[in-house]
Amino acid sequence: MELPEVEVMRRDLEKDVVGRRIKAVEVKTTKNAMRAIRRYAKRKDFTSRLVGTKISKVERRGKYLLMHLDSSDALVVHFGMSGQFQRGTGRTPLPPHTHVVFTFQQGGDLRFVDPRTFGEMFVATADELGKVKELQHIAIDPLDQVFTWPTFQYLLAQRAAKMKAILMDQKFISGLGNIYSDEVLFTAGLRYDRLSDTLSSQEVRRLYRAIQETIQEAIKLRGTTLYDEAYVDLFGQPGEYQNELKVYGRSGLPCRRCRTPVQSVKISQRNAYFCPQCQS
DNA sequence: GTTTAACCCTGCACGC
DNA sequence: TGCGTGCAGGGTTAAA
Repeated sequence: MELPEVEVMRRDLEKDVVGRRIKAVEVKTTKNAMRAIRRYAKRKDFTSRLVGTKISKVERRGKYLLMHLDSSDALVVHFGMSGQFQRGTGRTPLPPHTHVVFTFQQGGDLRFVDPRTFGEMFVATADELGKVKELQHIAIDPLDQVFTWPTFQYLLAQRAAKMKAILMDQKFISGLGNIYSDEVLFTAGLRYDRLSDTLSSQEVRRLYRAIQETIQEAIKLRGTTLYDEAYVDLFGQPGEYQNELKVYGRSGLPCRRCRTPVQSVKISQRNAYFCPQCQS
């Protein structure tokens, strides 16, 4: 799950669970459920800080979600590759790989489901949030007002890394992952292996605009759902941005702009998709 | 400083 | 049909 999907989830939670009070928290006893709350040796240390609190606000930092509670604690969530929140009722059966269930006093529940168990959640006091190591390194957010193109140009010039890697680096810019970094680079007309300190002002502006447009459009279309059982929203509905993808996952298929077959290369253990004609 | 490989998991598509 | 292999939206760490 990348920035657009986390942001769609944040907005859904803001509408649907803010104001609800947590009546009970159940952490399953499986090994994988314990992985989800891995920093708690005792499940009770996790649940006791949540039971009885009301969710007051939902914030996003990069790919992290912060659910603020009226106890002045916050539940910090990272979805990893396959984590998701699902709304349910006592009647709806729990999906496979449900690790944690939050039951609300007003009825209904919230499930944390994560087959590949790379997701994680923990509780921190609101004051501590700036010191938590997972959140400390999170770089500038593309939706933040302080993300301007001159700032971006300055940051790019400080580094000499391949564009694909630097866009995915959460310490450099937060929220982009494997899908959106490829889409952004295609839209900007830049190859994955261009070095960050070789971009002209014009290229930086193109890249800046591509990031903004891609992220905004993906949020508007409620994220990218690549295949069945991939990302779905809080209510189980798929997104639609997969229909807009220009290069990601399109290896061998004609470029939507120039018909040249899209290529893919392995770079740092991930696939990068690009059009050899449109990107340079 | 930057890049690579290995690792953490499960599920699925694919080739034999 | 069954089985092994590789790959998947993330991130950390150590080592080159």
